[in-house]
Amino acid sequence: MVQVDTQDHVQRIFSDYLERNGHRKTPERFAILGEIYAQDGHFDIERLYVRMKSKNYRVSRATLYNTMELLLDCELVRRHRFASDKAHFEKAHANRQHDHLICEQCGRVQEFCDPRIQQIRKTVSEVLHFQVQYHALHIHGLCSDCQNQRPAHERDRQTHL
Amino acid sequence: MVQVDTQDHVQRIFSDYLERNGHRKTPERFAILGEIYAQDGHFDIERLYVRMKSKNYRVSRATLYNTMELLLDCELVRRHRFASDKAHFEKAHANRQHDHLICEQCGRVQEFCDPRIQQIRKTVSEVLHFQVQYHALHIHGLCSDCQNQRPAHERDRQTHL
DNA sequence: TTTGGTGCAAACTGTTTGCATCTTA
DNA sequence: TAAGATGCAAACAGTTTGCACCAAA
Repeated sequence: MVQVDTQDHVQRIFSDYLERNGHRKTPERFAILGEIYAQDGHFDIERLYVRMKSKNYRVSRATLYNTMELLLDCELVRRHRFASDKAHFEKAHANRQHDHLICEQCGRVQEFCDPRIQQIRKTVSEVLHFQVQYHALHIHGLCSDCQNQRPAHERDRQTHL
Repeated sequence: MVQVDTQDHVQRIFSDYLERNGHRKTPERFAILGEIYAQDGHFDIERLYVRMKSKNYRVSRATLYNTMELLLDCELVRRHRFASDKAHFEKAHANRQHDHLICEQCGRVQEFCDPRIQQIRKTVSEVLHFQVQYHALHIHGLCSDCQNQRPAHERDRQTHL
């Protein structure tokens, strides 16, 4: 099963990372990673907290925030700040670099890739002598559903949020 | 004087906008706009609040937040969310669309333009049927100063922040 | 057994809201 | 003079921190 393989794989990556950096391997940390990789799409801390609570995990928000820092550091998750005040996260492993279309009407987030962004990064680093680490391209507008004016209640709202 | 011309011009745009939309022309609103256009670079609400207080304007944070909504709506300012939790703003009038390089070390924000971003917007709208309103491309990394490891205290910190 | 990690609650920060007062139209 | 806008302070939401307890190494 692909699902199990991915879980095994990321758990091992995380385990190695913790060991290499002298962090302890706590059950909470692995449970959080497991929960993140068991779901699809974007999430925020509160969502993750509620989901884990409802599954009777004993976790605190503080630990979630702490663990996200570790997962960001070993690149198993990515953090985004779209427009709202809160941070959004997504799985990073086996999930190629991509950018985001954000619908201003329904809040849906859609992923896309365009190779030209790579060329822009290259130019910036060569011409402006800026050492690129990562980028975020957010294109805001109306998704096809919202252009058609379909009333909000007929649609799945915020599939990725 | 260019400075005065710009001020006159944006004040007129704002005045027309307020009138057109049935909003009142209060001295606070024009003072805020004036203060924004009298300074360069990016700013956040707190910075603007402190600056206006120090000039003995009697403004509240609430009015600043309210007025920013109006200025965003008539496109005299743009709002950005880089990585930190707070919003940053910049003048939008007579300031061509551009993107941002954000230094992870010193927090400095540098502007740049690349025509290929326009092509990406076009492709997204044609191929994915997404009606683009605006975009934000943030490239994070190290600015040339920080690559050279110059200690932070030798540099101007956060010139644009 | 030591020290880093945890849960909880309190603190903090940026933003929004409620309300009495003021002021533009 | 009535609807909107204001300043202030309290409320709010997301995140961080302090601390006593717990458990990996």
